[in-house]
Amino acid sequence: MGKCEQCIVREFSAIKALNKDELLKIADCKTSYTVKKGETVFDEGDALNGIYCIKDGICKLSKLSDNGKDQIVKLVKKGELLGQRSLISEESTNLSAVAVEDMQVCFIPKQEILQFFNENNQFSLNMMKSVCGDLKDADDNMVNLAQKTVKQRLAEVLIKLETDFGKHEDGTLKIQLSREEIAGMIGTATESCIRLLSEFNKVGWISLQGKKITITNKKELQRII
Amino acid sequence: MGKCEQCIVREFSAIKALNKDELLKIADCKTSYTVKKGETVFDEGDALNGIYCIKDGICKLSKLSDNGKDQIVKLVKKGELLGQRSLISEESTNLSAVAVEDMQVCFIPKQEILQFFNENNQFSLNMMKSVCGDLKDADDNMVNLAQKTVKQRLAEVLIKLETDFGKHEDGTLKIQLSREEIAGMIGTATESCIRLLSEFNKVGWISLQGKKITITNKKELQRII
DNA sequence: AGTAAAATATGATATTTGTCATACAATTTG
DNA sequence: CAAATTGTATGACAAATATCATATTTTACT
Repeated sequence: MGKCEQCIVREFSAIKALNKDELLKIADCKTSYTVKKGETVFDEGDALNGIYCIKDGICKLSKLSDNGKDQIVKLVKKGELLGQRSLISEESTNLSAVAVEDMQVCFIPKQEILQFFNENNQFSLNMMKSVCGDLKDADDNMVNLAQKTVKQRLAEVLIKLETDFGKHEDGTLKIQLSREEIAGMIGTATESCIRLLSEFNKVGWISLQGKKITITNKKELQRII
Repeated sequence: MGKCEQCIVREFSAIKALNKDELLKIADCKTSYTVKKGETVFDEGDALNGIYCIKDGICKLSKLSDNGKDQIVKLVKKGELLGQRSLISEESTNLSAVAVEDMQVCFIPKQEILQFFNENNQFSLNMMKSVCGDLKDADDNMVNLAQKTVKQRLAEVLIKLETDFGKHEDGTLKIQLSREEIAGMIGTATESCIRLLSEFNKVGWISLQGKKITITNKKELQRII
C-alpha cells in the first residue's frame, strides 16, 4: 500500500493540512485503484461512503439531462478530490464521475474524513475553500450559459482547456475530448459544436488534426468572448 | 441593539450552532440596518469585511454579463447569510446583492466569523453544508440553462417561486419580481419572458394581474418541465 | 393631478441553434 | 483483414429565441 506521506498530489487539496500521523491513518484505510478511460467512478444518485483523491488522470463530472444529453459541470484533475459535496451534505451524489483519461484514485472512507473535520480546523477550512471555489466557477458558468452565444462559450472553453491542462510541445492541447464531450461542456448539440470547430479551423483560430486541437490564434478567440 | 439570542432567524443558518455566549458576542459587534427595495447590499467586486445575516426581506444575487444583462444566480431570503463565499475564499465578491423587497440585515464582522470557524466545529460544518447546498443548486441550474428551453425554465422558475416563497390567500405569489428580473433568472431576453408569460396566461396555466402572478394549473407547468 | 419615465405588451423580422439526413473517416471487434 | 460500429463532418431545413420597433399601461415625481 502506497504511503500518502510520499504521494505527489498530497499538496494539491485540503489534504495538505494533514500532519504525518493523519496521513498515516489515511494510508492505512485507503484503497487505491485504477479507472480506465470511459469507466465510471460513481454514478448520479450513488450513495458514497467516502471521497476519492485523484492521484493521476482526469475525470468529468456530469449530469444527465431529461433530453438525454450529458452536461459536463466540471473537469477534475490530478490532486483534486471527488465526492466532497455529497459527503458534507450527507446526500447521494448529484453528478456522475467518468474518467476522461486513465486514472489512479484513492478511496478514503467517510469516517476518516469526518474525524478530520472535527479535529483539524485547517482541513475543514481548506475543504470549505475548495467548495467555495467550485461554487464561484459554477456561478460564472451559469452566467456564461445564460448570456453568451455558443460560439463565445466554445472559444472560452478552448482557452480554458489550454490554461487548465496545458499543451504539448507541438502546441496541441494535452487534454483530448470527443466532440460530444466538448458540446457537453458548452451546452450545445454535438453537430453545432463540430460545425463551430470547423469554422474556427477555417478562419485559422485553431487547427484540427483528428481529436487533437491546437489554438493558433488565442487573441481572436479571446476577443470574441 | 437587538439581542441575537432572541432573533427569530437565529435557527435558519449556520448560526444555529452558536451557543449563548457566542450569540452575545455577535450581538455586541454586529450592526443592524435597513435596505430598501432596489438598494444594494454589496456590489460585484466589493471586498467584504464580514457577512450579512438577513433578518427580513429578500435579495437577489446577480452578476452583470458583458451584454449588459443581469443574470440572477440566486434569491436569498430571511434567515440566510450573505457573503460567506467571499469571506471563506478571502476574495472580493463575484456577485452583487440587491434587495428585491425591503430588508433588515445584520452585518457581522469578519474576525468574529473566523473565530467561530476555529472554535466551533459545528458552525464550520453547518457553513460547509450551506455552501454545498448552493453548489448543488448551481449545478442543477447550469444543466437547466444548458439543456432546457426557455419555456421549460420559466415554468420551473414559477413553480420554484411558489414553493420557496409561498402564496397569498388569494393564490398570488408572495414574491413580486419585475419581468426583467424573471428574465434574468431564466436567462433570456425580457421580451421573450413577457411573451411566454402572456402565452401561459392565455392557455390558463397562470393568471396575471399586473406584477401579481397566480399559478392556476401547476400540473401542466410541471408536465412541460 | 398632470407629466415624465419606466415597465409591460405585442408584432415583424433576423439570427442563432437544433434536428434530421447522409456521407465519410476512424476505430473496434470477431 | 473485413465488417460493423462509432465518431466526425456537412447540408438542408425547422424551431427557438433575440432584436428592433412601437403601442399601451403603470408608476414615480413635483
